[in-house]
Amino acid sequence: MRAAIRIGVVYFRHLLKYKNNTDRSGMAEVITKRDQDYAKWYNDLVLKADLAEHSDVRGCMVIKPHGYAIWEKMQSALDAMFKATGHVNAYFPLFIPKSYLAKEASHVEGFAKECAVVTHYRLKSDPVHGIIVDPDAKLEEELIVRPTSETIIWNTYRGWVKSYRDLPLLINQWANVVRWEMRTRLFLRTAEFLWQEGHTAHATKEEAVEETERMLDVYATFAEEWLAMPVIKGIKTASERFAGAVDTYCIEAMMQDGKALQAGTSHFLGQNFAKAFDVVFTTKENRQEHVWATSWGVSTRLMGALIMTHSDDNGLVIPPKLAPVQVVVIPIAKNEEQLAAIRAYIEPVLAAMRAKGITVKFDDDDKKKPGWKFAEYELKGFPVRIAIGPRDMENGTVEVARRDTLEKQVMQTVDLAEKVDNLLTAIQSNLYEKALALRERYTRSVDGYDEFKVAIEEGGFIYAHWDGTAQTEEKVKNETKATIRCIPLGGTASPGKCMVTGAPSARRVIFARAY
RNA sequence: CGGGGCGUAGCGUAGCCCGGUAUCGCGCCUGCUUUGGGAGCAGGAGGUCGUCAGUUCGAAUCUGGCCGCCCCGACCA
Repeated sequence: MRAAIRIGVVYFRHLLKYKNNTDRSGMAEVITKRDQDYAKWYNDLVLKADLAEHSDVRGCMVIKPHGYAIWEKMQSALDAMFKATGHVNAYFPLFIPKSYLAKEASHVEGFAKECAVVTHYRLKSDPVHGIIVDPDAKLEEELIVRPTSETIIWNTYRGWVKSYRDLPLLINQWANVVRWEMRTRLFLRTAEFLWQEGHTAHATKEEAVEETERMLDVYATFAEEWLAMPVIKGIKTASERFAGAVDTYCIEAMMQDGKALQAGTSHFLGQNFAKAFDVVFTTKENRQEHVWATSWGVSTRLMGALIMTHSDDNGLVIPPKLAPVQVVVIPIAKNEEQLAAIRAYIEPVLAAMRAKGITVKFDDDDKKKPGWKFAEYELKGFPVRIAIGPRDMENGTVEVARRDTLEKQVMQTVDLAEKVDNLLTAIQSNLYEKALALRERYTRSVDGYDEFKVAIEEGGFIYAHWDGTAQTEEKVKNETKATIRCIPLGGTASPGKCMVTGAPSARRVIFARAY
């Protein structure tokens, strides 16, 4: 990988597929090829597809309109799914008193190293430095910028929960959080990120576990049906568990480079936070009991997952269900009259598409040329492009190009809305199938540790037996950089022997190198 | 926090070793011709060379400090 970086960037133009004689080295919009340097490809793509850029604040990004529009689609789909499962939204403060964070021992231990802390509340002008933090404005108790909200929320829930009649409490919040990461990557790991965090309180352990699993299912369904990204549901090992949780469930996805990405987590928190914050309720039988808790979240990291699951060397590929605009229509006109004719020609089709709920953009911007638009929309991942020129008007046709396969075909305008609707559905499922095929191609079972070491170099998911100890997990991580992504749920558990120690193992777990 | 790389116009860069105020491409502006895969020609605008100090008649170039960013690792969603 390092060698690849030193080779430098070999510029490419996807147009070379069609015109192979032009020197494109001077073109502005270029991205590195995946097989040349995957990390650089990812970075180029985020920037060139106009999804986000680095801000002047280290580790923080600016999410640009195109990227934010995709995030908004994710939000609205997820939000509807949360509401459908009985949850409501609320909002809790950005700042958390330091003392709250300290109340749950393993929680604070997990987050302490990456907290931003507010110590003062005022600035003042200074003859030498212009403006300084006013030393007289020191906060009595420092405030932590939330890295997650369990503590402030559970402190609040104490006042809300008195009786079994107040339960369950099913609340979600959309928010930003800050984790002072040492190393950041656009969308995948930023110091500030956007997410949702659900926090629920239940009367019984069974109910809380059920909730934890229900939300994991919601995430899995969202990932597969909207992101078109196959995921594996599983449980984290103790070392990968959320700080403060009894059990952490996750969905794991495989990126095109064979690395794993945790795409969502759902935690069964037991009574840990209820005990730390003294959240007690009276049962039907008039007993005082601590409530049972869950929390679950997905973040703007899903943007990274989306990019690395579907996109190619030509740019972004967005599944139709998450595309801000599903169909872009590009007129090819020599003059104003021709443009007007095209507009009249296609208007009924646009109306029919919109009536079907398809989002369409008719790009009649005459300051950009058709060829430029083709390349631009391809780079930005619009699922379907329709081009219309004089020839089409003569023939009653349009040219339809699909982003996922780059195939173009001429279609009659008759029933075009219907055909495009079907095409969008086909693209959505094709993307899922392609991603699933990739995952299957790079998934295998191994039994011996030597065999494992070879396999892990080739990437992908490796199913292997593990003796259940943290020591073995640690050893594998140190020697191969692979971690246990999860203990998969469901399927049949066939016992065996740990590939490292030979000790008995109840079932295979998934090892991979991960983001 | 370690290792590597880099800061020159909006973007990407040349120049640096061998000091003489800056190269080229893209983009931008104007005009004409163009428009079915990032158009062509002509003209034009745009730079305190990251920052501070030093050496020098003279610094993008040499010396030292500082700041910032990117990539790789440790940590993590």
